[in-house]
Amino acid sequence: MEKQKFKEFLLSNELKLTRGRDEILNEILGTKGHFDPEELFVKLKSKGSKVSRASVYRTIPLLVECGFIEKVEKIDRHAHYEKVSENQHHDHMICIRCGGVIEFYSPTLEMLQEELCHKEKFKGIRHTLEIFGFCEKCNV
Amino acid sequence: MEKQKFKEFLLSNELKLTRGRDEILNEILGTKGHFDPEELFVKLKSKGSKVSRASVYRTIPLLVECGFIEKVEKIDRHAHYEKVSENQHHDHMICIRCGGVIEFYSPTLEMLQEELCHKEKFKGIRHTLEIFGFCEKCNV
DNA sequence: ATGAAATTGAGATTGAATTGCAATTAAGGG
DNA sequence: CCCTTAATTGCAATTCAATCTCAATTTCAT
Repeated sequence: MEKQKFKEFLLSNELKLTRGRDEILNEILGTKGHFDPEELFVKLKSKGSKVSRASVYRTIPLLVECGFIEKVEKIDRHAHYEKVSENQHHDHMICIRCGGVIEFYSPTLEMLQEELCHKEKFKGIRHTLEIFGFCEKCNV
Repeated sequence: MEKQKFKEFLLSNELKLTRGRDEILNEILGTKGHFDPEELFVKLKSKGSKVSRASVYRTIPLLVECGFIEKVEKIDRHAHYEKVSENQHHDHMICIRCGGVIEFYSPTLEMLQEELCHKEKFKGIRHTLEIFGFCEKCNV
């Protein structure tokens, strides 16, 4: 279970599993799609949590490092994150008119990237591919 | 010549080619690699230009829209841009230890992306692929 | 239960980016 | 060239996401 993974991560880094961190993790696990720190903070507040904005901002990097979430394109001024889906990594097509996001996954693409890394003697860890353009509806 | 293209762009948008905009464009055209707005501002200042920071920030979006530069990954807190090379689009591998950037280009990758867009009925305009990991030197 | 160490919340602070506004400048027509 | 007008500028003030400070609190191994 995810919480176990988090616990172990915290333990091995001499960090503590506090009420706040637990609430934040739960909120993220129980949500689909993208979010930003402020959103997350407001949602937690509205559910009665007492976490502070500071703690939200402090916990997010831990969850990133731990592999639960990752940063996605900054569309507006602030950072966006999304939950790393249990099943599979994916990339994004982002409509520059309506802001809609299509998630896609291509094994061929992944393999090709690995080849490219190999060619450059680069040890790839993660990647982000974002294709900007018009979705079907918006492509007049 | 590039300046002509900029002039036409400004004209067709009822904008004026001012000394400041001209200096900014020149500075960018005469530079290789990435830059951020602050850097650009300082460099212009040091060369005797009188442009203000505000003008730098106001001009950058014009140059993006005009296709001279594009935004690249926000490594640190602020935005980074790079000149769109006359010859070819490329993607990046970014070393998470030393911050070094490898530029690469793969026609196969480009083609594959077009296929993927087609499959999703998405009209791709531009894309950004960033692979994070360790470069040869940093991969201990 | 106890104490050392990590963590928290609240508010202050940072710093990139944006904005309001009066003064300045570009550009087309005469 | 001068004039007009609309865009542009610089400056300072402002915004706002994100970070930091620090005393009070909480965690957790013992």
